[in-house]
Formats: sequence, C-alpha cells, structure tokens
Amino acid sequence: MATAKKKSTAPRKPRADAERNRLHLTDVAKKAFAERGADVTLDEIAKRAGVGIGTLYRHFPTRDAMLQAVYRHEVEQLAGAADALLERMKPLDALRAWLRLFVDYLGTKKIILPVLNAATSDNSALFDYSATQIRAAAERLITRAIEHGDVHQDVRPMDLLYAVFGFSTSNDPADWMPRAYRLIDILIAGLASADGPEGTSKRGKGARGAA
Amino acid sequence: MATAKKKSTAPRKPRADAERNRLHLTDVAKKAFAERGADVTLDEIAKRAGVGIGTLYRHFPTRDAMLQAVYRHEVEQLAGAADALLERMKPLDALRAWLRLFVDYLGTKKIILPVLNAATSDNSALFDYSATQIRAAAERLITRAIEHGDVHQDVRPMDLLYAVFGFSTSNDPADWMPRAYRLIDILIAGLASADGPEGTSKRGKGARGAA
DNA sequence: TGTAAAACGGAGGATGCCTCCATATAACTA
DNA sequence: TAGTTATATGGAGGCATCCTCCGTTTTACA
Repeated sequence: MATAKKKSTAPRKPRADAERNRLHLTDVAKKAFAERGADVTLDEIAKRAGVGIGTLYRHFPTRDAMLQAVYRHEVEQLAGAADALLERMKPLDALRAWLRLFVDYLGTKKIILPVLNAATSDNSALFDYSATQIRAAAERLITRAIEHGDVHQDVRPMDLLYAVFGFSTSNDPADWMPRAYRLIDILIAGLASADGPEGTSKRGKGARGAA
Repeated sequence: MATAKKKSTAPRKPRADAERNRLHLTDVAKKAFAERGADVTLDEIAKRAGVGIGTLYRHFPTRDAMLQAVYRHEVEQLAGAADALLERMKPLDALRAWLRLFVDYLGTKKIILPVLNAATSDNSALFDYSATQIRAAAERLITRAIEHGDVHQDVRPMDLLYAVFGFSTSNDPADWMPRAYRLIDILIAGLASADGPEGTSKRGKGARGAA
C-alpha cells in the first residue's frame, strides 16, 4: 500500500523481451529488405527472426510501419545533410547537391522509395515522421535559395522531390541516375530563371487548350 | 484435299467465341477499372464478364496485359495529341501543353498510371507498344523544340514524363495537379535556359550545355 | 456430319495478409 | 521468495488473390 495512490495508471516498466524482440526484428528486417527487396514477406521476416508472426504484427502493424522503423535512420541522415550542405555552399548549389543525394539514396537503397511513398501518403501514423523530416529539409533549402535571390519561381519544396522520385519508380534501362542528375540541373535552371510561369516562348495564356 | 498443300501450318481461322470473349472482357474491365480503381480483382472481372477465370487468364496473362489492352486507346490518343499540338503552336508551347495533357490523364484516368508504369518497365511484351507510342511522341516534341532553338538542354524525352509522373505516385493532399502544372513550367523554363549543366549560381567546370 | 484443334470454366494449390487467443513470462508486490 | 497480474508470445487458421491445370465443350474445316 505504500505506493498505492494512482487508481491503476501505474505504468509498468515495459517488458524486456518485448524490447529485445522489437530490436531484433528491425535488425533482421533491414537485412532482409536489403537482400530481397521491398516485398519480402512478413512471414519470412518473422521466421528469420525466430519469432511468431503475431509478434511481428504486434510490433509493426503494417509493412510500412516496419519500413519506417528500419529506415528512420536513413531519413534522418538525409534530412541532416541539407544543413551541412547549406553551410558549405551557396543555397542553389546546396539544393542541387541535396537533390543529387536524394537520387543517390534512391539508387543505393532503392528500398527507401516505399518509405517515402508511405510517408507521402495520408497514412497518418507514418506521415508524421519521415515526411516531416524530409519536407522540412527541402523547405530550408528552398527558403534559403529564395532569400539569397537565386530562385524566382514558386514551388512547393516537396515537388522537386516528387519529380526526381518519378525516375526511380520507372525502371528504365538502368542509366536513370545520370539522367536524374540532368533533370535536377534542368530544374535548378528553371527555378533560377526569371521568367514567370507562362514563361518562355510566348506571353499569353499559352498552351492549355488541347484536347 | 483440294487446298491441301502446306505441311500442317494451315492456320485455322481464329474462333469466333474467343474473339467475342476477348472484346467483352476488355469492355467489362474498362468499366470495372473506372469504377473501382486499378486493383479490381481479376476474378471479379471474370465474374462480371460471365466467363471463367481461366478464360480471362488465357486472353490476358497478366494484370498489366489487361490494363494495356484496355488503355491502348487512351495511349494512342495521347500520342496523337502531340502532333495536333505541334501544328497549332510553337514547339515549346506544344511541349508544355502536351505535358499538361499528360497530367490531365494522370488525373482523370488515374488508372493510366500503372499502364505506363508497366510500359516503362522491362516487361518486354508490353514495353513495345505503349511505351513506344508515348516515347515517340515525346521525342517529336523535343526534337522540334530543339530545331526551333527553344531548348538548350540535353534531355531524354521520357525524362520529362517521369518527372511529372512522380506526382501522381505520391498521393499528396489533393492539389497535386496545379502543382504539377507549375513544375512543368519550371521544367520548360529550365529547358529554355541557356545555362549549361553546372548552371546558374556558379560557373564550375561545366558549361557543356548549349548544344 | 465427323473430327480434332482451340477455347472454355472453375476447382484447387500456392502464397500472403492479418486476427485471435490459449499459453508463457516478466514486472511487481507482500 | 512466492504469488499475482499485466503484458508478450507463437502460430493456427480465416480470408483474399493469384494462377495453373485439365476434363469438357465448342467451333472451324474437310
């Protein structure tokens, strides 16, 4: 009775086996994702980890949750890189470099795609973390570039990512990475361009019609 | 025996019921895709069409094959629009308009996405038709714009599509279409920019642009 | 009209997702 | 330390989908 005061809200210390399993699962999952792609069966991960499927699902209710857990670190790293780049170079160059970094991630850990994809969706639980991280990083870069007078266009920061993003979705031949780099250059040039939306070759309402 | 000459290569006229079923299936599938999204069960399509699942699979060995068949028309239309646009406006505006059209397709028939995705992949069977159509259209537009002196950058035509493409993959809030339009403007501005790859804020080594 | 090539249909094997709950176990208590 | 209870575990099994296989039916052709 000594400690008895709270109705029943006494939050027991989390069980050690639970924590252990969660860690072990992310560990195994990371390896599994790396060597078999994003669509390993969850059953397999559970088996590899030597736990029941039920345990896996308790810890990670969805595949996305699992991916999220596994790649949280990568996302943090990528987001963090934005600041490092901003310190080392001019804003627009930093933006370019960061987008390239993003491409690199898409290339190496092709797996990261579904993570961002998930984060991008309205999958509320996941939406929060990764998306926010990345979005914030992108925003910092763009904002700085605007302040510095390098960007004359109006963009949602994430949109640049989406653009690059498209490349990795479409598994073209194989040389998509250099091409994505080229696209980044074009985007940067476009952002820097002083021309307004209706742009370049004509002033009026331009295209649009078509059917 | 009158006609008997060929070893055994006499190719029998295709059976009427087969053709009938194939048509009916694409028809039903089109409706089903439209009203339930891209992931209707194939079993359901078969049921709706009143044929056995086996029949469906014989005609369309994969889901993509089915989508391909259903949206072949849309793809042709989109590809055809490129020429119509080129006749009506300046190359760069035509390109812009066409990209917008592409976005519109992604928006309305969201379903078209997996089709192109399939076409994009090295899924050889499908790769051929749709991808070629779209790719060719994109190429015509770019080429003309270059000839006309409006484009000073080096791009793979498809890359512009990939860029736009990314938007629809990522199911952001909902206003992605206008944003995609903005991105197109930025891309066009970038293409028109005379600056080389290393671009805008720094002179770097590059400047290999301006072909 | 007979016959064999071609098409049909759908049962069922395989796989993967996810839920549910009887059992086991760690944290707490006396 | 033993007892109590909240918490975690494992995996069988329900459900959905994909896709194959093959006995039966239909059609083109002679």
